[in-house]
Amino acid sequence: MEQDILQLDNQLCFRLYSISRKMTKAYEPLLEKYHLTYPQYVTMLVVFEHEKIDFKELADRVNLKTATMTPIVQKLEQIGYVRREKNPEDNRKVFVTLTDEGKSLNTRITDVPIELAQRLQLTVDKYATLVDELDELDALLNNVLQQP
Amino acid sequence: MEQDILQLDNQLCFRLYSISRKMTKAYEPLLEKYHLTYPQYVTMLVVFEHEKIDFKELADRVNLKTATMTPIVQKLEQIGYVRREKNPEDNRKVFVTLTDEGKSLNTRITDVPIELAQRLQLTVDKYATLVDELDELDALLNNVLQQP
DNA sequence: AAACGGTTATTCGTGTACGATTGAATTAAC
DNA sequence: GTTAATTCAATCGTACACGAATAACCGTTT
Repeated sequence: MEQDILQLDNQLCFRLYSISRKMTKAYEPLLEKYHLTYPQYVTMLVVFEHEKIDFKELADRVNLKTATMTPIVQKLEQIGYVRREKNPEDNRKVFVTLTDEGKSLNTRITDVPIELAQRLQLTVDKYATLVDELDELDALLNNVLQQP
Repeated sequence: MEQDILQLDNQLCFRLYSISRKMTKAYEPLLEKYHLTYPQYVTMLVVFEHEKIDFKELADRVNLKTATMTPIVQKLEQIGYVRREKNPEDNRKVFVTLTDEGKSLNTRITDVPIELAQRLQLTVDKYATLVDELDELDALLNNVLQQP
């Protein structure tokens, strides 16, 4: 009886852990032609929304530590989608901006979420429900993570 | 209009990506006293269910490639929770079994999911709903991943 | 029995992911 | 106006995560 709570099949966390990786894997073939990984793709989505964004703010938005974001942005710069420039008003800070190549990507890459939605065959209704439920879970998790 | 589908806030995948990591982080302080990481914890949950399990079957059950599972099981062996032994009937295969220390862990570690549920404050109803919906999404994802 | 095709666990290379530390730069305190 | 505390991005060490390659092994076919 008591052991049931240790059954893998009963674990919400494992579903999230597993599904998250499957989702990343589902994006992989679609992102291939843009030479992007999923974390790099998500980072680009945030850069698209800003045109010029603080490196720190970018990391916060993607919920990654700067230690993780540093190599991601460096790779995106190497590919040619973004530029890193020092903030003249505060030499500790770094701006991230789109290159022309990055702006071009912005218009072209819309096919990725469209194609994935097509493949996933999730109804608009279920999609919305899941988003809402996950947002509630996210709020609860933020409470848990607040206190040590 | 068309750009809305690139908005991070509209992405189901990003919620899963982000929440999955937060969930792992929420487990961290609870697993600390057992010297386990979250992937190691999940692996132990499967070993608990079997007493003796094929290495390959273990990796499949946790949805990890053997290349990922190898160092995880090696670490668990080093800690002292499991033993790796060759299958005498097939020298390519490896069995994973619980040590006495591992069996002791099985009875003690039930406090982890209990304490997390306590902290999360998710109602039984919402928990069940989320599990069902995630299982549906999982099935759809399996279809997507089947075809290249 | 030698060769072949398939399976298995490991190794390797690349890319996250993060805590801790570092070094540079800004701000606050006195 | 120097010291102290804080902030920032990068670096380091550890731990996943996986594709590809590898080496050992198995069953089968010739």
